[in-house]
Amino acid sequence: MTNIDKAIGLKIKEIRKGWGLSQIELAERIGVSFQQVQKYEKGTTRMSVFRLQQIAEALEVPVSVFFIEQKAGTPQVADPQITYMEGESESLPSVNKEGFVLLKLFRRIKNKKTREGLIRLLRGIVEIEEKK
Amino acid sequence: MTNIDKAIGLKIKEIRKGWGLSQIELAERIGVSFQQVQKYEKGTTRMSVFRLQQIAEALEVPVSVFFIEQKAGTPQVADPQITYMEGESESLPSVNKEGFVLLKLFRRIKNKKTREGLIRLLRGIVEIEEKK
DNA sequence: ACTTTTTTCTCCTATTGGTTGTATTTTAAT
DNA sequence: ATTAAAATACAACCAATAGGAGAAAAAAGT
Repeated sequence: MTNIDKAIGLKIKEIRKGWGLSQIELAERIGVSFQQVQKYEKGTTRMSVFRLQQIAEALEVPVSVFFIEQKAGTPQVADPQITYMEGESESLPSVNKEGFVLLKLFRRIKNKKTREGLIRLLRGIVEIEEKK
Repeated sequence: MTNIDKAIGLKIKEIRKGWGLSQIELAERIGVSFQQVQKYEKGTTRMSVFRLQQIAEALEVPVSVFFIEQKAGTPQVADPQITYMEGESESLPSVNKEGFVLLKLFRRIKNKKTREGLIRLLRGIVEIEEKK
């Protein structure tokens, strides 16, 4: 359902078959019914991180294999996976996003005096803006 | 309560604070109550993979950072918040603290043009400094 | 063909993820 | 020293769903 659960489910199935394990065998290893394993593989159920780790151990693979990162150059916002995620967000004030950018930049500045100066600058701006 | 949930919860907290975000702000980004965020960070609730991915996006880090095994004996001397930042950055704790101050000030600036201008300024500074 | 195993699909309910509320404590700003 | 914002804690509540039990197709042996 959640897209990521489907993707992970497919991966689980793939690895399980790679080991020549049946759903029943995997189910026994992680202590759930084989029907439940099906739901994991189909992605119809929201898997907990705990279970994912269990499965990773049962299949003897690092958990990270289930989270194959996208290519570095891919623009995040345009990513289809992110785009149609249900509900909420994306309506949050842009100040937050801007803040991220600012913070990243600021942390790259090596010169201490420069950083201190910038903070003083910001203080001044805030003071002016709020003073009237 | 599952150990892994606790470990992940701690990392969420670390990274969130690294961005200078409050629990409320993170909660809004992922569409849950701040009390629920608390549960995540404390590991009292079993987090779904879906949520973890949401949080990873909100904190702009790859999901895999939550599964990085760290040796028990290794003291976290280096600032944990910055360790997750992509790219090369100075890992001085002072920069972190300064960053928070800057971020807080930045968020108080109402004028959008001013904020944009500041970001451009920062970009310029970084460019000059790194150009060498 | 014919068991036997494996996988799929449909109901059902026990669990818990998630909310709301309140109250206390810490931290930070003025 | 005061005030405000953020974090921690706990309790009660409900809707969503994780997970199980059963029947039944598909696959795979034999």
